[in-house]
Amino acid sequence: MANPRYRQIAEVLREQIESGALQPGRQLRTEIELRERYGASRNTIRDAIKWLTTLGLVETKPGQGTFVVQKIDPFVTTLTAGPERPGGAAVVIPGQDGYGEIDRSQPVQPRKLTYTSPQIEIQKADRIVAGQLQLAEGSQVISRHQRRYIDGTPWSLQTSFYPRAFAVTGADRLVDADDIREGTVQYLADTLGLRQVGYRNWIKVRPPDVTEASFFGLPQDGRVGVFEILETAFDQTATPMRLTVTIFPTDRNQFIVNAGEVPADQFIREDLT
Amino acid sequence: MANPRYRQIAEVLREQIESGALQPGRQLRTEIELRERYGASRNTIRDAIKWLTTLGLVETKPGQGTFVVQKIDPFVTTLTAGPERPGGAAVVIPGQDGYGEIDRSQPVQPRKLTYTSPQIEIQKADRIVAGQLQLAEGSQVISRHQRRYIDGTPWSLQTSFYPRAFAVTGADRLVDADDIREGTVQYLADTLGLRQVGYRNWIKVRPPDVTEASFFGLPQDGRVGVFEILETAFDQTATPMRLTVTIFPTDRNQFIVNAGEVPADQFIREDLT
DNA sequence: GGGTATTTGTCCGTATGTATT
DNA sequence: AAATACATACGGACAAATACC
Repeated sequence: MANPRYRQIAEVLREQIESGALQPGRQLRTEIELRERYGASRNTIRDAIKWLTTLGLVETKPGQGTFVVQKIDPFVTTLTAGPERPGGAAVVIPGQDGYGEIDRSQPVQPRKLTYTSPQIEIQKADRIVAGQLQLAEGSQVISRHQRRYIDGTPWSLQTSFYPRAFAVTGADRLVDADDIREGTVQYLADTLGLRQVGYRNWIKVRPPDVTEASFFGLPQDGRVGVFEILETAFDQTATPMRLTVTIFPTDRNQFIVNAGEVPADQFIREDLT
Repeated sequence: MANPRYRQIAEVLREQIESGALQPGRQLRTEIELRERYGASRNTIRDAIKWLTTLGLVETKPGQGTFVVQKIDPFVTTLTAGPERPGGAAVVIPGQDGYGEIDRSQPVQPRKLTYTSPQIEIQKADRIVAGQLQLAEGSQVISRHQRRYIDGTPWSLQTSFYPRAFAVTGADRLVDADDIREGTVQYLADTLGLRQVGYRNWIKVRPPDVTEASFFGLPQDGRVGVFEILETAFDQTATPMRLTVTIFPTDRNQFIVNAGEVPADQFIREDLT
């Protein structure tokens, strides 16, 4: 069985999709119809469709049918936007699939960033947090967690960690469940004299956990991964002052990293932080 | 059927794996044994195992059995290492899962980067290449493609594009199927006076195509994605001089991006470019 | 190299449950 | 309430890959 039946059928359907004969959003024939058309059992048809779903080409909806997936207009975030930039993402430009096929005929819609008010916890630092903040494992840290949306659609989950000491030596608003409107970078400079002079981003991709999959509306089967970005910020004494962990789904996010002298990106519209 | 049978069975197995009762690399019971143990049909057992596969917890090998996956010691690449840095990755530090659990008791093994000699083609620029190099679509470009390995295991696929004109105005070694030992950055500076003053990386994640899956040994079902990194390099006149597209599997690669002043990473061992 | 046992992969048919329209 | 479409579950048969003697 060099090429199993279900793969052959999937291949035919794949070509129809990629050739454009089946437009994104369009419904496929039902499993029963496909069974008759290809003379295979319904289970084999289902294997073919299941294969296409793992390839990310179609999605099935109980009671409705099977549909060609819509490509998502991606969010593009610049990770290098000056050392004083607040944690997390800096600039978001409208998607356009990242390949410069910008439609300049009509003005680009600015996107609207919203977020929940921070959820504050005092936690014991686990190995990861402790390692990045150069604290002893088990030290107390302040955790500030937010869910962030762009134009109402879930965009990212962000958690920032600070040494617990910060809140008892002058920066007590870190433990308030309110936004720090001037930005935590500015606030820590004002209260503790900590200037953020640089940061390091550590980028990895992994399958989402249950919370993440449900927040982002990802398929439960872990087919779509998430970026996990650890941003460690350093003060003027080269000591880590903050760790921010941000989660982005890979299916709707891209990142830009600039080094040296790079011409400004024409499409950048708005600083959303 | 709030919680289908196969998910319940998968859940039990998942707990055994994550609790450590089933060590990585260990073999699970055979489908027949599991069928008897859980009183389900073999197909239901198979559904449970398939679920664990999409979660990335186990892998099946025909004729052998089902095994708990081994975590791969990741490669970590720094994307920001000075404007003159040659295309692609700059520095690779040994894995340690990226969370600072470095074992300092024994010296870290330096890793060995090898690569195939470049495969040269003259191509017409597609929309993507033309857009990044600011050429007309269909212009001729030089394509230099390499497969790269670390310690013998497939690490990345890299293709660099240059305007065809470069090879007829002095940089003719660009079309030789030989390494340019001093590096193409240096070579283009020497021959054409083009100084690389900066570059922009565009990072996205997508499912691998067939070529990539087979080169990296990824499962054919697209469960493991690949990073696609477009690096556009600019010369002293802010004109794009090179586009390098590099593909890395997400299951064994992580990236670091530095901005501003960041303390040197203690674990960095070797510049592999 | 060949043969055999073991294990997963493919394919079929059927029945019933659940979600949506 | 009824019809439609996908989801789950069972049981059976044979194929293909691997390991071992």
